[in-house]
Amino acid sequence: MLSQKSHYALRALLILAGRSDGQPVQIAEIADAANIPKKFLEQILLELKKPGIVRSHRGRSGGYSLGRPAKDISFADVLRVTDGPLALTPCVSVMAYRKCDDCFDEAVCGIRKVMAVARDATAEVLESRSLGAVAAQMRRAGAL
Amino acid sequence: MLSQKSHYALRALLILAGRSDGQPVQIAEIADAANIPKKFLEQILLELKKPGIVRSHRGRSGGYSLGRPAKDISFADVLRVTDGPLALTPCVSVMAYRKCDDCFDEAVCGIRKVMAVARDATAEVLESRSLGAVAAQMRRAGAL
DNA sequence: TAAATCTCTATTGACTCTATAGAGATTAAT
DNA sequence: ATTAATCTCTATAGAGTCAATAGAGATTTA
Repeated sequence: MLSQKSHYALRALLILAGRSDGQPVQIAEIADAANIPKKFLEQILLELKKPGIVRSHRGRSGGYSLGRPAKDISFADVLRVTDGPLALTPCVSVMAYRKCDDCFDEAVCGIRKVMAVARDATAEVLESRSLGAVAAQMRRAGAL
Repeated sequence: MLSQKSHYALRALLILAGRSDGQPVQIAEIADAANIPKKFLEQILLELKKPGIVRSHRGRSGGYSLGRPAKDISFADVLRVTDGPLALTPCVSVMAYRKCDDCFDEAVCGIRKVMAVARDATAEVLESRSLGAVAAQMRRAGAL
């Protein structure tokens, strides 16, 4: 299951993606629009800033905007920041590979083979959906 | 990521699936073979017993065996017990549907639409891989 | 200079995860 | 019957994570 943090992150980013002008939006406004605790959202946006998913503008009339075009930010990009690897075991993670704690032999592990296929299936979906596409679709539906 | 509990559960069940005779295997033996803390494994097997994934035989010379043919127990069956729903949000869970805590309108939620596709992709993989098939493949590979 | 905003770190309470413990119930062998 | 081996059940504990809050600091604009 997604953490609350991931859920908040996606909601906040979809709001930014929905602003076609690309002008900075203040934390307070995002928090209000997406119904997210303001101080919690601050931390989340700060995390999303490190890998460049958002960009910040400090000082009076500052705020946050997307770090690159909304169509180039995938759900996978976001969830990797807020919830870690997409894979179900570290041994099949592409972006954050690690051996499982007590693995006897990765080459013959049947669990691993299944998890590898599951990871690819999940990643294929989450990599191919962008904030831009989803925001546009939501706008057409009257949400956003 | 899978919990340690899920990981242990799959390892233990693959050992049971690998015993072609279907005779009960004692907790201590499974724990030893799969390198799982014995008392922890007790709890896990007890949980797997409730939905009928394993069957227990009490008393002297007791033990555990699979509750139905290994080919009829999917990875999804197991993981739902030990880690809960496969879905990334409760609102797209097929087996354990629940509305997201602060959802404004499920019908137009763009996040939900993506998560629904992701769930189906993951489920398709995990439902289609059985303990029987994976145990057989591991046996051929020399593991198990 | 002042006000509005983002930045950074710390803290808290609740909860979950992993593991261990031990007394109880059941069964098979003797 | 008795004993020993096994599963059953509930409790507990320590570590860690999650969600949220707090407040002082840095930066920018008006």
